[in-house]
Amino acid sequence: MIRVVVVDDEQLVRAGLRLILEAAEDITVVGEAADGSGALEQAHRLRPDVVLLDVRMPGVDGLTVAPDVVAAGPKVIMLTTFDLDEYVHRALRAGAVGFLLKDTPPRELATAVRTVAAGNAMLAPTVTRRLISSFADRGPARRDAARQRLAPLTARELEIVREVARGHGNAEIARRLTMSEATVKAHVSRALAKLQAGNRVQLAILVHDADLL
Amino acid sequence: MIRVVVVDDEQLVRAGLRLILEAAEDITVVGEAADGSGALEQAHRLRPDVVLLDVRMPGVDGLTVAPDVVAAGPKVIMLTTFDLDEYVHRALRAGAVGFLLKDTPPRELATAVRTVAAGNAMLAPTVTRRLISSFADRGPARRDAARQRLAPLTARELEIVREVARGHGNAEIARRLTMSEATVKAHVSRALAKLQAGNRVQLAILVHDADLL
DNA sequence: GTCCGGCCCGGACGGCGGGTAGGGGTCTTC
DNA sequence: GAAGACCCCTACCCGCCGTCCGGGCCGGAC
Repeated sequence: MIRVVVVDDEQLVRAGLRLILEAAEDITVVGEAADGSGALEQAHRLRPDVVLLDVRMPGVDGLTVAPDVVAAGPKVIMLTTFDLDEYVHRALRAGAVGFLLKDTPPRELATAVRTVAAGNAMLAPTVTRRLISSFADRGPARRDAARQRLAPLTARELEIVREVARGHGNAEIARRLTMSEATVKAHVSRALAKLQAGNRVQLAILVHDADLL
Repeated sequence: MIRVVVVDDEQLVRAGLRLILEAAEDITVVGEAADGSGALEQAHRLRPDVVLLDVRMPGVDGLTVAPDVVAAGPKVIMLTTFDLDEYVHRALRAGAVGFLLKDTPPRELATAVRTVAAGNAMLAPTVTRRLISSFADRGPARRDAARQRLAPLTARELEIVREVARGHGNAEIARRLTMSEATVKAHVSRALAKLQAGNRVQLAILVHDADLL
């Protein structure tokens, strides 16, 4: 049996959600709250498996308490009317594993509760769409390209270039790797030639794009 | 009526998918293919709304043709047995808007087809979960922090620091912005002081983290 | 063995990068 | 309207960066 707490400032909405969820035989609503602080208290006291958390509420809103609720143990599904980018970002960073709009069909709501209870995630289709595009944009496209450009470097060279990308000077790198500063310069110079870069800054950019730190 | 093409190397799977989808009154399967090249041909000839594309197939596999199929117009849903990270990455980068596992319940499959046909996206719960965590990890956490650190800079200083982050030297920056090299140095120096950075490399890293180009 | 090639190391020189000081412009503040 | 603060620009000095050159080391080819 999946134990759920429902949080929304409107009693009518809470009642509706309760009806929908209780209709599923494997789900039971063990508590309700009307604002963020109530949600946190219930999460600690009742130890539910899932918390349905409304975004906009008077007092402490849902996005604000979301990190604390997550820390208390239960999986969190955010519930809102509008899928604003900022809402989604904050919710996901807070550790929410669900983000649904209030026009979600009842059946899907129960499915979402089961999904997150099982350790997986469920998002509204529009949210998923934008998450994908943001992933495809800043995704591993540049990363792989950068790694491929860094391929011709020797192990030692790469090691030094990584130090460069940390913003360290040649003298400092020499100390860290216990070698002469002249040697560091030579390695950097070789790397610059191999990568057809003019600056050590460009080396740093490459390493950064390649996600090496 | 949503027009769908089903692509899988096993005829039995194709038949099963067709049965499932045709059971929905608003969906019709207009074509089938057994490999990637067939999928591409059908996509061009039949102009379907959605293509269900298996990942592993003899000959041209699904991930390889996915970009071309997407370019041909239809929405692409990838279908696979295992949700390997590499599969998901390549599929999303290729422009797929769906990624489902073959153990998806029939009802969800029809839902997914409708969802992507409407311009949204649908992923298997396990895929969604990892997409979220990768988003939360490398998400706007550092980005916002970096922007906050860059806040004290004046407009001109930021402009110059961005040039620095592109790997340009002071002389080149001076040419681009039509000012003296000495001026560029002064601005860089101010920026270094304000941001408590020692190197121009560290400036570049900050700008890069802040996603400013 | 000997030659060859790649990698790691080091030294000496020219040029770029960064620090300091100061002048001119505009907008607030009293 | 004068003082002050802020931003933008410029000029000079020094240290760091990058290049060129060369030497020691290890592996494979013949």
